[in-house]
Amino acid sequence: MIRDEFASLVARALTDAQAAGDLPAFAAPEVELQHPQRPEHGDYSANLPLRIQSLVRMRAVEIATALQRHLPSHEALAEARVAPPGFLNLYLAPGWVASQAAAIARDGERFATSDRGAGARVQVEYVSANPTGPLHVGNGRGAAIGSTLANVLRAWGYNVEEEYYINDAGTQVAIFARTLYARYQQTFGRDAPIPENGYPGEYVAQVARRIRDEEGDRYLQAEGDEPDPRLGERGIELMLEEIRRDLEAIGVRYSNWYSERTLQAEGGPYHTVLAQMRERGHVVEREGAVWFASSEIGEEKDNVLIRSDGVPTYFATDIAYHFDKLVTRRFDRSLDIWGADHQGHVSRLKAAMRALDASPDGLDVVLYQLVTLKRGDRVVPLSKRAGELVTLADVVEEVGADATRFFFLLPSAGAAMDFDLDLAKRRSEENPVYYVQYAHARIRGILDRAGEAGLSAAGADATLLTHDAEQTLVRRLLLLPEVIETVVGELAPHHLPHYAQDLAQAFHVFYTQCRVVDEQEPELSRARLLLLEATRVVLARTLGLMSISAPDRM
RNA sequence: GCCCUCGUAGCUCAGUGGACAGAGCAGCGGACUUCUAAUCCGCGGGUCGCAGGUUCGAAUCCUGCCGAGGGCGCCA
Repeated sequence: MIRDEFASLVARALTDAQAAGDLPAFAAPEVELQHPQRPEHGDYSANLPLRIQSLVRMRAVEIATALQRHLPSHEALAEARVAPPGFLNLYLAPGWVASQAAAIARDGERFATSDRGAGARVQVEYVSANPTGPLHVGNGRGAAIGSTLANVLRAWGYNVEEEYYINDAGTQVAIFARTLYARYQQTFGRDAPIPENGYPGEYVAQVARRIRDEEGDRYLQAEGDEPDPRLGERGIELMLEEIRRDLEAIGVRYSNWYSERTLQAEGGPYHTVLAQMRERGHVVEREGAVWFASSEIGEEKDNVLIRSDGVPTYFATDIAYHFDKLVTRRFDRSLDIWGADHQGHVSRLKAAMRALDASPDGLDVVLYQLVTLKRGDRVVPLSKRAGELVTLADVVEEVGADATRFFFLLPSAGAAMDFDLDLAKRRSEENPVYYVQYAHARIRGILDRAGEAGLSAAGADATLLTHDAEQTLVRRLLLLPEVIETVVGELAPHHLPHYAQDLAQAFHVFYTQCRVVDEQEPELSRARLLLLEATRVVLARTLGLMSISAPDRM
């Protein structure tokens, strides 16, 4: 991308200036270019002179001038100017900018793809909510972040798999099964109370009714007997069916659903890992429980692996799960998207990977802060255990899948977010996502109109794109690769919806100022149609990376 | 008590070592005989939580304090 090419120009200017004796020899830091806020400061700006002025013992302006003198020429570079207190500002050549409209239109769907990932195998695991209830709003945020990162990594040449880890073992599942059995008995008129700590939500009763309707009383035991374990399993299946459907409704599809139970199978990862940890001396027994002696390898505390009742903890199975990813299944990277309530889990899981020599550097965790759902001023409780709850499906139904995803992606993962349903609903027509989608629909409309007028971009002369609005738009298009690189590097998908809005704005301004279909000016029309095609491609790609639709009309 | 994250315009949020701090929404005022007005143009709005420090330069880094959320050996 052009930023990298310009950066290497500056780096070469530096070494050339040193060779010529205009600058003293020293080990220079890597050249980083930024976009100045003000257009008069150019398209790219090098602050290298300011950063090295104390090393070189020259004034930054003098360093910048030396760099300017040795800067190699480049077809995309119009000029370089020295600006106080010591910036070297680079200006794109308008002719080159215009030519990029043709290049982008030609690249089409391949624009802003890269092979930098070099086929490295990355597994992105996200949502992975307990199958003991419907997905809530917080899960939706994880889904939007995880699936978008997966899309972006794929575009950057990584070999990506998306996985949902099913917590179908352990305490919560057992409680769910007991609750379900109580509800199931109630459908047959028995006075079966919901167990203490059980799930009070109405949805469990709905599952119970469905099972009764479809399978009758086959799971009914004699009064007072233990529930049939198959009932709980059936309930989990039905919950997973619902979860899968809710996720598909916002464009999320997994390559793999991984069951926690299979981890614990005879000879499975759980037993392998526990044996290895014992062998390596990382396990101690105390107070009837089995512990990971993590305090001996730099953690604050030891952590329980097997509870005194013999049941493995979530932590223990999660170690096995990640060992399975990184060692057995040989993923180069395991990228986990977790809610901030799992924050304390990160460092001890990495410690466990270290203890097992299981490439802890391959484990990345993106933590997203929790979502507060609001209706106006009223905070809506999200707890799965509260009786009343607003599910992800409810939100999607109210706001729509595209707007839901866009809203979830907008704030950075590290910032807690308020999701005001009333606001999202009331302003649905002024939603930023519609602003972006409308740009795409408008382009389609113009392309249709051009077709009717017998005009196309074939044989267009891109150099006619000299209008300010045209130049600004192409410059905006050229940013997508930089945005993607940032998203990949920082694992921060929120840059995409912000870019999408900037891009849409540049288009809407162009639309207002520049007439495209004009039979009096067929040459200019052709050039502008080319620009439209390039813009359409980039808009569609940006939306596609967020799994948001790019409509042809609105 | 300790640890993590956050605190930027009335609201929701970008910006995390550069040049005069930005967007959307909300408010006010304009623009449709012209490819979709779900649009565009203009105006007002900020002690960047507070106080120190580092730096040529701090919303950004460091320290302390205040506030919000989350976490802290047998929930997941």
